[in-house]
Amino acid sequence: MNKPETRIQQRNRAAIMSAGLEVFSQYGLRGSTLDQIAEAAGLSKPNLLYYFRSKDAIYTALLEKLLETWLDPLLKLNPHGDPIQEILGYVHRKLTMSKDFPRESRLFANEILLGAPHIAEHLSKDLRTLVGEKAVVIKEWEAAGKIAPVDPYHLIFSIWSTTQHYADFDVQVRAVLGGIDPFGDAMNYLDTLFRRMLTPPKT
Amino acid sequence: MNKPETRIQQRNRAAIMSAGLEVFSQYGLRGSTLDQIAEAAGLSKPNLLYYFRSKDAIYTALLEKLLETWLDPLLKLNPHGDPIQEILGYVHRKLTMSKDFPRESRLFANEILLGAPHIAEHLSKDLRTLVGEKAVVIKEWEAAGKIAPVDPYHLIFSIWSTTQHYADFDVQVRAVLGGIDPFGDAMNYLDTLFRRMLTPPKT
DNA sequence: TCTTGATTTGACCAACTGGTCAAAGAGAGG
DNA sequence: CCTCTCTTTGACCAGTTGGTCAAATCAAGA
Repeated sequence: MNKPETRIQQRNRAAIMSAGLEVFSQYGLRGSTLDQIAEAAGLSKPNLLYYFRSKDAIYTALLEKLLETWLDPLLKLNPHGDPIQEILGYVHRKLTMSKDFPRESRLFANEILLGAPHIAEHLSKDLRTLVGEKAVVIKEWEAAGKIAPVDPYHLIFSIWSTTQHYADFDVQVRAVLGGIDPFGDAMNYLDTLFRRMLTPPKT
Repeated sequence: MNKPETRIQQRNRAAIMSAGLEVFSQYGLRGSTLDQIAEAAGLSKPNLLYYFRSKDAIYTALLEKLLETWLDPLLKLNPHGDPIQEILGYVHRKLTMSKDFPRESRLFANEILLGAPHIAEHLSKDLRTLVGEKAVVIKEWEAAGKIAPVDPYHLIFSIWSTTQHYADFDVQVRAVLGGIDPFGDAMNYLDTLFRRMLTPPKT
């Protein structure tokens, strides 16, 4: 049943996804037009709709592909590693993603901001499960005295928010800082922030 | 030149601003229609445009009014108060705003996310100046040994991001937590986070 | 009550936009 | 060279939407 994709299909689908990311992340779903995406992809509008059923289909495909990438860093949190190094490593990976994939971050943020109508299910299933599992791990680390007492859910929220801030609010950050690139200092700051938060007090 | 506003003008302008906030914060600028706003305001579409030149004018008016409210908590950071209490108080005020004014927070976030085309000037002027001043204050606190060493700019960014997260990413937070109201625990968590970050090490 | 200016609206319009479709073009295997 | 399938597109359409306008309505002072 599943016919294999031809090379030309692969190329054009990829071009559309890429163009969609570029355009949607700049103008949002409603703010973007098929013409814009078509132009960015180097295709005609009807040609777009030959590969994707609708504008919404492009957007949804983009979001779903994005979700995997987005959950991956948290998935890599290793229960058997050194607790503080693991969490700081997670912070590091997330901040690096904000630096390297700001469009993805903004697309995601926009979707959540507007009530996440396209991925509500994903959030309350996959994401919730994953975070729940990692919360248990963190609580175990705490019980073992490896990290200071902490609410694992809000710890994760604060990692998400602080790291994604540098992608999502990039304009504001740069307006405040002037021309300086924020990421170097941000990495140092966040490392310190979470290190101080998690280092267990000396008994 | 400036004719005083009649009572009816005040009432209708206020109704439009309120309706605009409700609608824009839910659907974004491009995603909202004049008809939606008119309906929410209980006015006809041409009547809206009697009070505001255009859809964009409503949006801009909303943003500008919002900016004051938004900067206010930071403005209240008192250089002569107790450093840690002042900063924790700021965190507290910001989180309370996320709880009480989530629509305002989301409207603002959406604008920044899409490149802040309407308020770029505000950001690089007023906001930049204000943050710059407060950064000096924080650095002085640090020099006086009242707080642990910290990059004041990124400290402020992290306060913004962690607190606003609970308004802007509300759907996600609630999806992860299930039904529980996040704000109580969030307050405790953030208080701990920034307290541990800022408490100077014992010499 | 009358007058004047403020307020309200039904009808309308032009631009935009998502999506359709029939027909033309390309490519690969025979 | 032919044919069959995949790919591409120009022309088109209907619904939506921001915005206009002339006419109607209302409110308050004289």
